[in-house]
Amino acid sequence: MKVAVDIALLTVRGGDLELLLVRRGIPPHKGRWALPGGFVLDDEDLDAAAVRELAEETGVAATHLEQLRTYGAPGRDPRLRVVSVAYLGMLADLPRPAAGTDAADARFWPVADLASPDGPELAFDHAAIVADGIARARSKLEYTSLATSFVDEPFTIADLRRVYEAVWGVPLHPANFRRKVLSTPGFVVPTGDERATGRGWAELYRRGTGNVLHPAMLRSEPVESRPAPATKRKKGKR
Amino acid sequence: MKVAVDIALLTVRGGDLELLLVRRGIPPHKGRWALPGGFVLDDEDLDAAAVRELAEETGVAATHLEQLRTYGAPGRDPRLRVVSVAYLGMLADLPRPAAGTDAADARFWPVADLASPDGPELAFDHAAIVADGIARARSKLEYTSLATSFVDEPFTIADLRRVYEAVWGVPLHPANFRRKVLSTPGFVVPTGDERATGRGWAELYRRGTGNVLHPAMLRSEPVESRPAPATKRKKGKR
DNA sequence: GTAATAGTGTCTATAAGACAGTATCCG
DNA sequence: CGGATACTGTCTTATAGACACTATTAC
Repeated sequence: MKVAVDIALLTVRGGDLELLLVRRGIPPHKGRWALPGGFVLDDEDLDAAAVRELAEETGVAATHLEQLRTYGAPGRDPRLRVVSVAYLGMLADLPRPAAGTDAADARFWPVADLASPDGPELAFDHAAIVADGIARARSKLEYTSLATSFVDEPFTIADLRRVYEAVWGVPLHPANFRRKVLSTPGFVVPTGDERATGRGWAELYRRGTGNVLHPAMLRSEPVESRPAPATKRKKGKR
Repeated sequence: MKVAVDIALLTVRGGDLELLLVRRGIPPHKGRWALPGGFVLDDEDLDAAAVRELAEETGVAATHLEQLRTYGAPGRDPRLRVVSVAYLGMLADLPRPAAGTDAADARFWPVADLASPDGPELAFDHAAIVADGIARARSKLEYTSLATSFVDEPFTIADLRRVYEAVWGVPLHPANFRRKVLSTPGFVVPTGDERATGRGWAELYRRGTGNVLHPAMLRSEPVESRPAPATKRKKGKR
């Protein structure tokens, strides 16, 4: 029974949530797209293995990797029994990844394309891992300051809002988002500088010290159905 | 490299949060208390291994087991490299566990005793697993209906409140708790029956269909420090 | 009777959603 | 100029926390 790590690395580029995939250069599933990953060395910690495999296969230096879940169904790898510890990573937009030793190619895919027929066909059970990872990322945006991991410092409130909009896939109200972020202690800290943003000047911020948001950032649409929202909308959304 | 499962099973008894531990009957750490668990069989799913090991070592039939985290630091087991997938379980108060094949003894320990000097000394890195499991349980009470897994059906609102109070270790306001639970769709469903509770009659409920609570059940004390609550208390607490 | 619990109703402070409005820049 | 963005202020609504009150039962 062998132990492996797989890394689902997400980034936000051009308003879309994207996932880092490598094309497998060796069997099984040669030529298919898969999460970067590989076997854990005998005297290597799991976290270290994730960092090493990600760097080896894509050249990406991870900053925020966290354990997602462990996948160990018999038969998930046709060669032998492999139990894989999946990691979830978040990065700001970064330079083009370089294909490494075991990967014939490496690139980011918009997660919206993964479900489409012309999207990549994922190897092993990686589609399930990706789905769990995206769900985790969406959930963690609500109650942690994880979103700041997706942007380079310093950033504007609008930069941060675009992260939420890309990951959640919904438009957010700029004014209310701003008020919410600035009223949440420890989320962001102002730098005092400003940046020209095309139209006007926007204040710049850095990541705050807090990891847990209180109260949580709410998704406009509740996850579960509410009985009767009773929100009167006089007009449609802008 | 071998793969194992460990199970942190929590229950609420007598107003206290308790954890199921077994006394190890074989080396290493023979005689110490540890989480029930063991090696995964070659053709066995991880979830199935957790259920099997828990039943074998303690006689407890698990109903709600979920993956907690995977622990794989080199040297965590002195014999050989073991990567252990930890599971978290929640059960209503249940009959006394029976010691099984590999465990000399099995019993519940109040989690408050685990930190005290006269508490059990845990084997391997199980203290860290237990800490992570308790933190996860406390967190999941906030935004899921997990608390209903700790009580037998049918239950009263006060039964459910005592679960929160035991797991969080804080007293909750009975009237506000009741209003919150009943106004959260899918949390509990009334049976129409009542039960004598020593003082008066209390309405009975069953688990609802919802898994996610919207909005979340809030811990009275925010996890992170707030800047200045600015709540004017005209008088002291009653 | 007192003490404790179940349950209802109400007041207040807070926060979210909606939206108006100003300032600034690009073209 | 129009259009887009940054930012402020305000109104409405929903809800959490606090608390008063009634009803019932054990002692």
